[in-house]
Amino acid sequence: MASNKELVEQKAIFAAYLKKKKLKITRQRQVILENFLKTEGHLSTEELYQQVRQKDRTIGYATVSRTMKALTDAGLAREIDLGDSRSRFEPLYKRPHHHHIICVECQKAIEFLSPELEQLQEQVVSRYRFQPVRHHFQVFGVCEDCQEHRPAKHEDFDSDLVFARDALRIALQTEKNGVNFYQSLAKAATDARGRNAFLEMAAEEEKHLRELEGEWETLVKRNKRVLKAPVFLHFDYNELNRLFPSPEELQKRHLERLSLEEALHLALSMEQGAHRFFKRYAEKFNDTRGKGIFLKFAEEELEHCELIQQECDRLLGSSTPLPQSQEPEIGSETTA
Amino acid sequence: MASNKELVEQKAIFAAYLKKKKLKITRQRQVILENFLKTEGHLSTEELYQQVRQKDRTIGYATVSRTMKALTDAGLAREIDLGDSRSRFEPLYKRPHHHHIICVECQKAIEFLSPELEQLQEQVVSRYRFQPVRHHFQVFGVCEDCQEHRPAKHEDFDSDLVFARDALRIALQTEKNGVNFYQSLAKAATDARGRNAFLEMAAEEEKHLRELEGEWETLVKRNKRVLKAPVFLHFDYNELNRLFPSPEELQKRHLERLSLEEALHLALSMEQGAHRFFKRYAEKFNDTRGKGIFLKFAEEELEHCELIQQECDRLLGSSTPLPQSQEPEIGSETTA
DNA sequence: ATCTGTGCAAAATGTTTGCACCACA
DNA sequence: TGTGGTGCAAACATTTTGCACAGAT
Repeated sequence: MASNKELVEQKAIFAAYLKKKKLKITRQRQVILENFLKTEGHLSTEELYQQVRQKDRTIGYATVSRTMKALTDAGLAREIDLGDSRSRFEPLYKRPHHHHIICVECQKAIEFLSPELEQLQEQVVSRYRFQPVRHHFQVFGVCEDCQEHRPAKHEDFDSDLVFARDALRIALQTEKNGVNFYQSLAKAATDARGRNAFLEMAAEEEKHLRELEGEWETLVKRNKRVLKAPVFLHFDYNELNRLFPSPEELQKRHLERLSLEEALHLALSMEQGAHRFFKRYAEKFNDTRGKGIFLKFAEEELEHCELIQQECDRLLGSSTPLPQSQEPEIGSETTA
Repeated sequence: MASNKELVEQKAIFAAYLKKKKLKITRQRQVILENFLKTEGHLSTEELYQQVRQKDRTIGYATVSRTMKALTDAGLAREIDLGDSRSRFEPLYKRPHHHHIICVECQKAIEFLSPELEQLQEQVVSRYRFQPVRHHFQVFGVCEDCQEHRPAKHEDFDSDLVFARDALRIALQTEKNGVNFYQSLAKAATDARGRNAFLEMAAEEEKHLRELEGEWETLVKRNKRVLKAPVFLHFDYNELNRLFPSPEELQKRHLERLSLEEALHLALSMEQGAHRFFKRYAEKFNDTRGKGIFLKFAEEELEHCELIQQECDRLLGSSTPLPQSQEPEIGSETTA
C-alpha cells in the first residue's frame, strides 16, 4: 500500500537505472514494476507472472524473470528465500532490513525487524573480516492458526503504520519508565531542592507521555485494524530497564539514598545513555522510513540532558561541571 | 574429525532408526553414512555422491539423495542452505545449533555459534506464538582471502577443540574481571574486615584464573593449529562488564564507597547474576558437547555465591540474611 | 535505423520417482 | 523367501538461454 508518490519515485529510479544501462523502458517492464509494487508481499516469479498476465495476456514468464533481476539490480527489489526453493521478491525502497518468520504449513511469512540482530551481523562481519553483502535470519515454525487448524487469514497491513505503532509503543514505555525513574529519584533525594528538581523532570516526562498518548489515539483512530497486525519491530523491553532502572533495580544497585550531586549525576548519565541508545538504534534503519521516528526520539532525550545540565548549574553552581557524554563509548569490539 | 566412539554411536543410531522404520541396513547406506561423517563440512548431494563413488563405483545419485533424507529424518544430519540452491548437509550429532557466514566468492562457509541469537529466536517464536521448527541466520560476504585475491586456504579444525578454546577464553576473561572487581571492592570497602574479605575473594578468583591458564596451556600444547581456527563461539565480551562491573563502571554507578553490608550485597548479586547467566548460557547448547563446559563454569560461580554467603554470616552475623537468588528473574517476556 | 526486448521453446540444473532386478533379514 | 533397496532413466520443478521477430529511442 505504498503511496502514489513513492510509486512515482520508484518508477523514476527504474527509468534512471534503465537509461544508465542503455536499456529501454517498455510496456512490459512498466506493468511488471507496477504489479510488483502494488502487492506488498513476497511474490514468487510464478505468482507475479500470473498476476501481470491478468493485465496483459502476452507477457511471458521469461520477461517477468528478467525484469525482476533488473529491479533487484536497480535496488528496488530484494530476492528472498522463504525455504520453498523458488525465487521470491519483496520491495526494498525505503524499507528497513528485516527478517521473516515463516509458517511451514500455510507458507504465510511475517516480517519482523530487529536492530539487535543487525548489530550482531555487524559484529560478526567485523570479527571475521568479511566484507558484508547480505544477511538474513529466518525462523520456520507452525503459526498459531495452523496449530489450531483454523483457516489462515491473510491480511495486509500498511507497513508504515505498523512501524509507527511499534515505535510509539517503545516510546510510550520509555516515557513511563522515565516518569517512574524520576519519581524514584525524587524519593531518594536527600534534600528538598533535589526533590523538586526531580519532580519537575518527572512532570516533564509525563508531559511527553501525554503527547505520545495523543499520537497513539490519532494513529489508532486513523486505522483501527493496525492493532491486529503482528509486531513488526522486535524490541527487547528489558533494554529499557537498563536505560532507566526501575525502582526495584535502583534498590538492587544500592541507589536508594543519593546526595543531590549523585542523583543529578545519575540522571544525566541515564539520559545520555538513552540518547546514545536511540541514536544508535536509529542508525540501524539506514535510510528508511523508521529512522526519523527514532532520531526525533533521541533528540528528545538530548533535550532532557540539557534540562538536567541546567538543573546542575542552578543547584550545584557551575563549579561542578558534570562529565560530558563521551563518544566513543564502551564499544563493540571484543577483548579476546 | 569425530572420534571413533562417536562414529560407532551414530552408526548405532542410524541402525536403530532403520530398524524402527523396518528398513534395511545396506552396504550403500553404511558407505554413505561413513563418508558423510568423515568429512566435517557442508557437503552437497553431488559432492557426497562423487566421494562415495570413489569407494564404490556403482552407488547412484538417487541412493545418496535418499540416504541423506533418511539421515536427516534420523536426526544425524541437518539440511542447510548456503545460498547456492542445492541441498547441503552437515552432521548434527552432539553439535550445537550454529549459523554460517559464507563467502560469495570462494563459497567457504565459517560456522559460528551465538547463544544470543538462539535467545532472540526464542523471543520471536513466543511473541508470534509459533511452534518452532527450525531457524537459521546466514551472513554472506567476501572473505578476507578473497578481498585480497589470495588463494582461499581451506583448513579443517577439530570442532571440539575450537569450542573449548573459545569457552576457555570467555572463562579467562570472566575470571580476570572477577579479580578486578574484588580488588575494586576491597578498595571501596570502608572497613578493614571487608577489605580482607574481598582480597580473599580476589585471591580465590586469581586461583581459578591460574587453573584456567593451565588448561589453556594444555589445550594449546595439544594442538597449536587450533589458535588459527576462526572464532566459533560468538560472545559479546561487553556482557562481562555487566556481570562484574569494571572499576570505571563502578564509579559511573556511584559505587566507589560502600559499607561492608552494601559491598557484600553487591558481590552476592553479581555472583548470582553470573551464575544465572552461565546457566542460561549453557542451556542454549541443548545436549551438545559445549554444554558441560559452561555448566561447570556456572557451578563455580555458585560456589562463589556460597563463599560470599559465608562471609556475610561471619562478618554481619546471621541476623542479616541476604536475599536468595530468585528464579524467575527479570524475565524474557515483554511489557508491551 | 538501430539496437535492445520479447515470447516461445529448448536447455540447463538439481531433485524426485517408477520400475525391473537385487540383496538383506 | 519375501519385502524393501538399488541403479538407471525418465519425470519434475524451476530458472536461464538462444533465437527470430517486435518495438522503443
